[in-house]
Amino acid sequence: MPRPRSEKARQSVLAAMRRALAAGGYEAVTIEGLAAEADVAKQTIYRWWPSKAAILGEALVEGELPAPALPITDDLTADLRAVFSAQGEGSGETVALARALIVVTATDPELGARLNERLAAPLRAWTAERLARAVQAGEVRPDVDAGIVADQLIAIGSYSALLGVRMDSERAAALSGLVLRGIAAPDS
Amino acid sequence: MPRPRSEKARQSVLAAMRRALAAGGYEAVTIEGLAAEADVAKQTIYRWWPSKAAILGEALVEGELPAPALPITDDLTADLRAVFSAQGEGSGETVALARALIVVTATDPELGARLNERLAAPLRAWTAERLARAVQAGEVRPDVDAGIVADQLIAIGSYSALLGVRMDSERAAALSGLVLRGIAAPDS
Amino acid sequence: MPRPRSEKARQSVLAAMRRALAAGGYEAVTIEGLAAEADVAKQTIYRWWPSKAAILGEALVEGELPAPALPITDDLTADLRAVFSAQGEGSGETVALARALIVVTATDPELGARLNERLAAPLRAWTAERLARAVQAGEVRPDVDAGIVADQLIAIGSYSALLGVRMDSERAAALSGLVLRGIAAPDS
Amino acid sequence: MPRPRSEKARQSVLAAMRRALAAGGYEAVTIEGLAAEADVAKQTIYRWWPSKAAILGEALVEGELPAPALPITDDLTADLRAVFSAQGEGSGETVALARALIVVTATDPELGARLNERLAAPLRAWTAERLARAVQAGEVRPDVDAGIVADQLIAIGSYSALLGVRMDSERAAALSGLVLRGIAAPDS
DNA sequence: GGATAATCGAGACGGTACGTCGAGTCTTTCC
DNA sequence: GGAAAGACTCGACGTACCGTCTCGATTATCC
Repeated sequence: MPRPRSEKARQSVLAAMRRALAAGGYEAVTIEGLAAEADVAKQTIYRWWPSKAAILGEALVEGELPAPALPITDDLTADLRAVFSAQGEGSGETVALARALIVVTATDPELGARLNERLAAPLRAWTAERLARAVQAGEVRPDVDAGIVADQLIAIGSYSALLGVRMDSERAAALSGLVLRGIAAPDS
Repeated sequence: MPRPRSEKARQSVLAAMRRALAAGGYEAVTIEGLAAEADVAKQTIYRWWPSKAAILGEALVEGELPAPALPITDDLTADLRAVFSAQGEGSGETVALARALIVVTATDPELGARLNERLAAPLRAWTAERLARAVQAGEVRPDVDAGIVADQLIAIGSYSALLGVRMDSERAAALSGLVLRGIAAPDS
Repeated sequence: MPRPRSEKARQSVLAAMRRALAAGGYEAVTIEGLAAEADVAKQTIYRWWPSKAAILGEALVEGELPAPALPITDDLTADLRAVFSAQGEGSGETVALARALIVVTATDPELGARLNERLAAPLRAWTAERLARAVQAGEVRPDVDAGIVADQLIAIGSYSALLGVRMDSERAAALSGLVLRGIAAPDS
Repeated sequence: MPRPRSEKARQSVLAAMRRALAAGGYEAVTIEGLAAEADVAKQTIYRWWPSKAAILGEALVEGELPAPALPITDDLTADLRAVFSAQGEGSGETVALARALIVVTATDPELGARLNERLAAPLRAWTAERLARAVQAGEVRPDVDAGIVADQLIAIGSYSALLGVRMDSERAAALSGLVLRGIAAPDS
């Protein structure tokens, strides 16, 4: 019976959040600025989101995070390098989103954990799948915990992104080497 | 010729920052609250620090961060596990400082990078020294880049702390295994 | 379309201004104190008034300045004395308002002039009317400029008030004599 | 034995006060600004003057207030007009001093009264002397109170200055007429 | 095809903190 | 002991956002 929620307003707010993040970082985002930028009343924001972090969460999940290439070929080494390299890319907007995610995690661990899990899922799935294949090929020792390895990949990527360390091919190669030897089957 | 800066006021502000961080997190710290808590005039803070982050930086560097044990024994495996385990400890105040550091790094990468470097220095030094010894003992391949390894250790520790993942002995063992195999000499 | 201005807040601020003036004088009035006293947010004051002086102006104009008696009887001498005497009265609050007006006038001549004109209007009207009547009765020379006479009355009253000179009946009589003789018709 | 007060500093402060008044009005004068402008330490000001008003007082009294012409000729009418006209003149600095005096009087009546008396003294003396002469010449009624007349002159002058009313010859003539008729001997 | 009920824009409201300015005091060194 | 320098505490300034609260002015259904 009543008027339904405006999808247009919702999208407008999320877009404004992404733009604002890229422009000045999470801390510089204000609800007031968002409302103005999205051409939406403040109340409309407060009606639908409990906090700035919640808007960020929705923007992150909904955002067309450009799904970095997670290739599965026959070449384990090349695949690993590709993953590391992918983490070094990303537009300014993507980097801003990543940093915002970190701030939110440090501020609200609960929400942060949920978002991290949600966003890391593809990489986790890739790791599990790729490792299973490599085990079958005898390239990787069978007792390796894919979860731990995925954590390692994510941790290194996040840390590099946070500090703004550029992921050049040399660094990607070095890291791949470490990881590969860490998981390699003893007799390969 | 003029009255010199009050060391007492300076220490008082840094202490107030540490207490405030432990109490409510970096975002909840306000200059006004700091001034009240430190029993110091706001102007005195603005006179000597350009930003909240700068105060945090000084507090971090000056703070007696309780220097986690970084042992160098004959047992490389044990040493590595000890380092991982140490990162899982830390009082609430230490965790608060770590989280604040992350927020600052995401907000002001330049300052963040400087602080990270400063704080990570002991671990970096330990890594270099321990690896050199291990190389000499033939336990570790000689072409391993100690810097990369240190980054790996720090990244895993930071990421775990950020997400509040507790570093139990099982996890410490798994991680140590990965790292050790990554750096082990081929013929050892 | 938006929420309309709160008349209650407005009145509350003006009342607080009047109380504050009586309590400590114009210079001692602070916006912050006003806000606290009126139980109103500072921003609400800044939203509607450009300066402390503007609030004073509104308080003066709106205030029920108790409209001193300005009698018109058949006795010109008595009427004049009544006007002088009236200026010597006034509660502490009225005196405070008058002093504040003077400070504002010295500080912001433009606003001061407008306020003075506004507040002096009744006395000016009275002077014009009373003089016209007296001219018709042949008591006052027809070429007297009522504006100048009104200025004279106001000037003497203001100066006395400023210096805190009490307007006793003796002084009122002496002043009335001077003024009366100044305007009297030659043949009366 | 002790170092004597620096006359140079004293003069420097008074000069700075006069300049500051002319530049921005009494309210805009700050001790800090005075100190900087006079190239003097703040403490030096606080050591010798109890308040901003006190500095103003010293500046006013010491200042070479250019002593408006107060002529005594045989022509009473002309003399009066000259006095009124003189009040309309004055450099910007003089006007600023006059306004500052008014603000101080409204703020600190005690000090204000003393300063007013001090500064009005010449005009008061002139009035007494000129009136005495006129009484002897039979131009002025002998029962006129010179004090009241002087008050009238001062009041009109102050009020005009405060409101920024220009004292043109027409206005001077009208006022002179009023005053003259107010004091004129009945049979002249 | 109206009634109606929640949504929307707009923005005023009471608050908290911001970063700055000036007041008046204190401390240091130089003269 | 006076004076320059400037750090100190304190309190007010005017601004920015916070989250809440009215206000019409739209829209969808549902009768």
